[in-house]
Amino acid sequence: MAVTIRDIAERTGKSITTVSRALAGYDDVAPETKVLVRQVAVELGYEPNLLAQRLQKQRTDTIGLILPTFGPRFSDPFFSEFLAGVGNRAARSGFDLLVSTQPPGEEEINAYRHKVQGRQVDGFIVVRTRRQDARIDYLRRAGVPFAVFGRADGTLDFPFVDEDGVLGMRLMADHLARLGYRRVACIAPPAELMFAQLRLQGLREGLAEHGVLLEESQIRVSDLTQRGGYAAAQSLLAEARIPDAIAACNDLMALGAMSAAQSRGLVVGQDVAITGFDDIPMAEHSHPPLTTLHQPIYEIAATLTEMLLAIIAGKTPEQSQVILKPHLVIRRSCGSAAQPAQP
Amino acid sequence: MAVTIRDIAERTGKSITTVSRALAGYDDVAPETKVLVRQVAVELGYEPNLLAQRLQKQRTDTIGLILPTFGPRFSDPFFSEFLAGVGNRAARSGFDLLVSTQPPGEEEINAYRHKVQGRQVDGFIVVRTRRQDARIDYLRRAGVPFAVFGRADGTLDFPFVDEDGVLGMRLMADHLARLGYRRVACIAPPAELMFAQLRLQGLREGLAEHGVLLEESQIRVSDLTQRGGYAAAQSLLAEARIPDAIAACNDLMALGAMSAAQSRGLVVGQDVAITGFDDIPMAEHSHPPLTTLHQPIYEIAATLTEMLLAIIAGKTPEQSQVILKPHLVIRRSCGSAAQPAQP
DNA sequence: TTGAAAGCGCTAACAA
DNA sequence: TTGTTAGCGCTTTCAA
Repeated sequence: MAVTIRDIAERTGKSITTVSRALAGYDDVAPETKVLVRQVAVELGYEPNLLAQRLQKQRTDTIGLILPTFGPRFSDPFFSEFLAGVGNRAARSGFDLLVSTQPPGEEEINAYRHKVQGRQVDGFIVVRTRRQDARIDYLRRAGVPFAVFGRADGTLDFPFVDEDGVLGMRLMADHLARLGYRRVACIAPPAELMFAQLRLQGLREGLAEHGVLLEESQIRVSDLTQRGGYAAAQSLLAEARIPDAIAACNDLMALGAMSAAQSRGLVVGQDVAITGFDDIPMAEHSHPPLTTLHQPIYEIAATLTEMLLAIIAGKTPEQSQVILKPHLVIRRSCGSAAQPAQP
Repeated sequence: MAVTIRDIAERTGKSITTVSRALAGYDDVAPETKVLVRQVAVELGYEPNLLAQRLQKQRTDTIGLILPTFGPRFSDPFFSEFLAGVGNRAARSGFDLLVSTQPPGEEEINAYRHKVQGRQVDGFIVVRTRRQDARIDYLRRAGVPFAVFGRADGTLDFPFVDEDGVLGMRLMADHLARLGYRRVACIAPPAELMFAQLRLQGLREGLAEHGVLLEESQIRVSDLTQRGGYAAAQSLLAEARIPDAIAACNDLMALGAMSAAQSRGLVVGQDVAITGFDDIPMAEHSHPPLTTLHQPIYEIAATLTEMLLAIIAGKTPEQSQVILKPHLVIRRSCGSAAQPAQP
């Protein structure tokens, strides 16, 4: 069976305490003992039983990430990159990453509770915030360390990283308006998502500065997927007067919208401009390439993890409330780079 | 602090043994005791300490998934869907999912070793097999339960699910050849990946049946990303005589290849056919939509997890070596649905 | 039907 | 510098 500290103790003729301390690197152990113990440990192929270690230390060295998924299946390039960012940063500090998926709702909070009370994690990374976010309320109340990607309504007394969605969409609106687009539509995420709120506001304000009104009738709510973006765009394009630009609130929906426009025989970037938000790898390789706002997902994930790790360690994170400025990536789907603007 | 079994014992006046058994549902506990204990447990908000439970039971109720990533960052829709499949199926049986990312190599096996010896997981799901797969060798030798997505060279004495890559690419080759394509190129994954081998073989054989030779000079090896597919296609299309069809071995590379063709002013499906493999959601919404081979990733992941769970439980899985037949999804990138074939 | 006691593998006060 | 001892929170013989 597995090698334990006790085996090393027997083999070296020392006590398990001494072995434990030698392995942990305490300096109240004779150097030669330390060497001996370590050598035997290697010989025997010893690996500490983390379960036992954690039970004793009352820490789990694990961080939790519960992905809010709408359907049972999901395929979001955003999350895979985010995951890598969290996982790699965590691993660098010897932390494990416990991942699960759970649709928003009652069960979701139970999943958090369960992991907290079952002492499976030391803290959480929370993603895709809702305006009223029960996860944040719960974690705050329970005193569990956590760091959040996104903000929420109410008091911002928790550590977070967020992109400046208002600014981002203002930049986009400005760009679109300068190109001459006047009849602008929007494919927005469900209103309960915090970033829906912010991005929509940014778009509205940005257009307003150019005297352009974002009409309510030109807003379609969709579920962040290509399929959803496709349906939303179809609905927009089935109207008598179609928009001359569609600003989608994420890339996946924008890509779906492009597909819808093309299925109707429209040339994207010429008959209709379409823009996204996120700059996923696909944005660069779509046809035409997608004008969008870049977010450094991997870095955001790593930063959040670093914050969380600091909090778990009882330290104050160097930075605990970060708002990043997304930058505009102009490609061809808005018609600017290749063709002259549509008046 | 956290509520323990001891608190319940004190509150009910019973011993911790009795409480433990009442909670576990043993039937050598008086019904009224059972009721009382459970009621108090709920009142106090008791949740078992999984660490303690697991240490005692010598099981972790956790399965491990180490994603082989090439760069530090990765964004693969394939993995996010796979992850959801594993996570959901695992959760349904009360299992946790421990995820990490690790580029193939020395460190990778250490990561496996570490999790096994540290008793962090009861078994692994292994993805994206290599022809000589050190992970499989290790797990087999160590006697750790595991289930694999993909096959490997050598003895297939382990449980796996795989798609029939040979058949898949034969179908594709057949389709392409029937459409009249004769100068077919291929964007292949690194040769050490098992599926590269199989898919390439399928393409070669399928074309051969129509008397078409897949020339070595028409094969480009790439890294499974859009960017890689883009570069590979650029190289293919920079030749004096360009291929009339490019079969990429996955969708991401196919999408990158489409982008490359389009950047050179070629019309995909007309000037050049491009096909993929996987049928990721994006395949349906690209422009033109991508002809590809469908794989039910989510179901594969769930099936694999089920197998693994059975093995961990000491049972024999109902099915332990599954080879699925991918089916051809004909869209427009090969020029068949919309335009007449190119002679 | 219940409880005392041992122990899962480890750490850490405390004493020697 | 080392060892004894007492847990971390739980399950499970074994005896009552």
